[in-house]
Amino acid sequence: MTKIATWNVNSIKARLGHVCDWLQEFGPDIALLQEIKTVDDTFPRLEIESLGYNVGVAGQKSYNGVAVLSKTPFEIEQTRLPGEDEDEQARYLEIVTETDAGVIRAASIYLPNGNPPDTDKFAYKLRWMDRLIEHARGLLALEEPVVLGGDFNVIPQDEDCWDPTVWEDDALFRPESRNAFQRLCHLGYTDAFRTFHPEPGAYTFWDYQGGAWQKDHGIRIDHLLLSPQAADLLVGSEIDRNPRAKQKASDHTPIWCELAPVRYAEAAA
DNA sequence: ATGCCGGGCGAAGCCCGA
Repeated sequence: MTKIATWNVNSIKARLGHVCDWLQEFGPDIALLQEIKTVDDTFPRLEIESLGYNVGVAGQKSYNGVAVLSKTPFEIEQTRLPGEDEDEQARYLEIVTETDAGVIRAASIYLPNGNPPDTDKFAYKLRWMDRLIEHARGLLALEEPVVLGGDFNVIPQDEDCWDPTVWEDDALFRPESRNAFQRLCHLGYTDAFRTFHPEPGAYTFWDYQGGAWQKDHGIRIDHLLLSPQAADLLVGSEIDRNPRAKQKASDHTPIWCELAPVRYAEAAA
C-alpha cells in the first residue's frame, strides 16, 4: 500500500515539529507540502531526511514554495508549472518515483489564491489554472498513475464549505475558478476524497480568525486528483484533522489517499 | 468580517494569506 498525502504547512520552519511528528505517526510514503515559505538552502532537509525521507524542494523567499518528501527515491521532472516563462512563483514540483503500488508521478501544487477577484491576482489565478489544465492534459497522454495533489484554493461545490453565501464573491468560490477546476477534473482526473465521501461538511482549511476551527467553519480546498491509472489503484482517502487541533497549527490539515498494488486494488473493487 | 489570526522579514509595522 502506498499512502500519498498533501498538506499546506504555512511555513516549514514554524511547523517543523508538527511535520516531523506527523511523518513519524502517519508515515506517508509520499508527502506533498505547500507554503514552505523558504528557499531550498534553508529548507530543514537533514531533519526530514533523518526520518527516512528523500526531499525535493522548489522554494522561494518568504512566500509560496512547495516540496515533495518520499520514502522511495525520485527523479524531479518539473520545478515550475510550464506555460509562462516570466512566472517566478514557486508553486509546482513534479516527481516520479517507484513505490509498492508501482511507478507514480506526483506533483505538489500551490494554486494561487486570487483574491481580491477584481485584480490581476485573479487573472493570474485563472491563467495559472489554464496552464495547469494544459500540463495535466499532457500528463494523461503518458497513461501513467499521476497524482496532482495540493492546495488548489478552489471550493469545488456548495457542500465543500460551511456557508456558501459567505464565500459567494471570493476567488476560491467564483464560478470562473470552479469552472476551471471542473474542466481539469473532466479531462479525466478523479477527486480521490469525493469518491469515498459524497456527504457535505468535510473540510481541509479553517481560518485562524473568529474561532473557525472551534465552530467547524471550514472549507475543502486541498485536493488529490488522480489520473485513470492512479484511480484504478485507489482504495481509500481521508482528511486527518489531528494536526489542525494542535497548538501553533497550520490553518490547513493533511488529506491523503491510499493506492494499492494492482492485484489488491482489483480485489477491493 | 478584505485582517478579529499568524507567518516572514527584521526589529516596527507592513505584506500576505483564504
